Amino acid sequence: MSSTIRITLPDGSVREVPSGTTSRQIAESIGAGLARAALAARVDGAVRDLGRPLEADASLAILTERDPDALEVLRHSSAHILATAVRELFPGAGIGFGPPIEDGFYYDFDVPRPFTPEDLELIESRMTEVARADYPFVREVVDRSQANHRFADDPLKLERIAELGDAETITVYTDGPFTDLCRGPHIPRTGRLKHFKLLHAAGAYWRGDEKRQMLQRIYGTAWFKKEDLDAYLHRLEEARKRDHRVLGRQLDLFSTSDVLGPGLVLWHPRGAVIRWLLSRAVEDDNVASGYDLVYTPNVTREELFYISGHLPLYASNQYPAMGAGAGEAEDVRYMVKPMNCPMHALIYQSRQRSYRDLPIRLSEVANVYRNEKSGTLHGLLRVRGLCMDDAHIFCTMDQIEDEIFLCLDQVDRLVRATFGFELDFEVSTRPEERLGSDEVWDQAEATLRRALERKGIAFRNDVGGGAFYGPKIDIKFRDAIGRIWQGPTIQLDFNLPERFELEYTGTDNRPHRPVMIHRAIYGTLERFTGNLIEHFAGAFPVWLAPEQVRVIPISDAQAEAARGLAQRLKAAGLRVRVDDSSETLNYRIREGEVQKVPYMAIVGQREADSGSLALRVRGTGKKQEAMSVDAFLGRITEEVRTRALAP
RNA sequence: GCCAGUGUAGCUCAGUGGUAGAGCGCUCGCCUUGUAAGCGAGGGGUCACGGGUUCGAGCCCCGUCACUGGCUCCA
Repeated sequence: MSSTIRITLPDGSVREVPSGTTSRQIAESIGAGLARAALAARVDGAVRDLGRPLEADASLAILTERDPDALEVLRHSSAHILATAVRELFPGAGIGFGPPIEDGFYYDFDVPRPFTPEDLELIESRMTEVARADYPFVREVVDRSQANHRFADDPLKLERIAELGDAETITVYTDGPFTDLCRGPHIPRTGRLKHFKLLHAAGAYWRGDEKRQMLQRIYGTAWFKKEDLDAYLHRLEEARKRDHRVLGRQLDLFSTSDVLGPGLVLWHPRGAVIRWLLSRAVEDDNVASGYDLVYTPNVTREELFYISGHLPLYASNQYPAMGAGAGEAEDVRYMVKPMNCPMHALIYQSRQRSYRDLPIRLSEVANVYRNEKSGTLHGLLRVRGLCMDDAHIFCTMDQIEDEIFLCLDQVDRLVRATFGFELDFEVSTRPEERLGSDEVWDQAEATLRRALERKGIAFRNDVGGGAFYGPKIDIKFRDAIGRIWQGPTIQLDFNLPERFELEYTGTDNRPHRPVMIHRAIYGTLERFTGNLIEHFAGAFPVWLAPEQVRVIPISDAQAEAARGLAQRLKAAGLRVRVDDSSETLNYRIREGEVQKVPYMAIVGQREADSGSLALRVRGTGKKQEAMSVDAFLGRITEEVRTRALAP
């Protein structure tokens, strides 16, 4: 019974202890300080409660605040403490799930009415009391009937219990008055939770299924140190300041209008410049990369979307069909396009193709319209009228790898190198329901991976995450404050060539079916611009800045010289404005800073006399340099040419 | 689409049933400026829209629309 087991500690030392010794006891034997700091244990790589007995040889690490896994445990326990408080304040509340999430935790409750902000304050202070009470988290193993009995009044928990396999150990955790079905692990006592805040409440479907009942979710955040909590709240504040919807108005980039309709964007001159430069950048790169440019109509007969298979499946995402013009048959109806691929397929189909023609790369920066659910719309990031930098590559199976490689090159140039985004790659593989043989999928997935490996790119697998018509590479990018956005997508498609019966003549003089690759580098110009606004906090690099230089004469006496300078800069292709308004110099400089203009060229009498300018660089405070116009032109045109990130 | 919240001047927001307010912006005047807000005056609102309750509604009730935060979906 009391056999001896060997526990290996992180420093490599081995302790021989009786079987059944807990991690906590080992922590205590190492030192009182460690025992006090201990929050959980990592046993053979798995995070466990400190109180769990060790029953076999194992490697053991005692987790303290310094370990990221411990933070996750703290947040999970915070969710329980939240539920403890809610159950006390709202005794009948049903309980759903309460997991840790990035930066915090949430818990879903089934309550008769939604939580109000006042409720959250009340719940938060009750949580503080629960934490102060310093209840231990007690783990119990129960059998199925005990579990059913204990959660007899919690239908949501019963549903979860029923799903647990017979082989699974069912455990419950109790902290003070509250017991929850939970796999754990948890912190030793509620008192370890000190720095947390409830953030907001929102509706959430049970099991994330929109057909099921809606629960009320409370989100919170928890940290070990007050500084960390404060830093996190500060980060939220920073993110709010970068909100592209706010900056879009302040910088006069774009607007929306109730009269115009939701999800539709008005690009103002200053925003349109950015969009135009982006679309030019990708078109230039497309042409240089061997793509052909094409243009296709905004409306088509709806039949096209039946051929492509989008109808009737995606009808809810498309705007309804409209009748034809006068004099045409009434049953011929037209639709605004939600995507370009069917039309690019028609271009492919418009003549006979030989293997010698492949790959055919068709690209188009085009507006499409999608009738997105109203609740999903969000600034520029989720709209109904959007402009894709779309392209479709038609090629043979053998050519896929090189084509993917080419796409990855473009992503690297246009997204990573140009904007300094960190990229994260994910290969989505075959789903349950799919088109095409396993051999084709094997080959396609392997090809995607090979292209990534050839480029030396690390990637993750999203097993089963591919579309029914082919695997894809999803590329996410991380912005200046660490947020992650969905970026470029490279999608293989075996379906559309089938539906459009696309063919090429092979070396064997027989017809073959090409593969189609859908790819977008920026995705949509709306979303990408929104991302850029937030990434740069509105302070765009010179090449993208709507206004690159603001010329400010110190007084009216230099207005003429200022206009002359502006003319010279404009002649060099720069976007320049003169601010000769009757405001004070300080006021006008402040305006320039607030508008995030990268350069201000101040012209006083000294500069006017010598034909120079005093340069103020955005964000650098009082530091300024006097320089000749030529020197400035050299500097700024070089920055534009190289798409420099600074200033 | 679902749940909740919000909707007052161009913007940010006060306004708890009794004559619609502030700051900034805007217009005009004064000031003529050396690196992040000079001074003064003025204009500006069917209080999202529609209905109801009330002697009386920005405020209370119902509906619609839009936005916000989530859920679901997604570029």
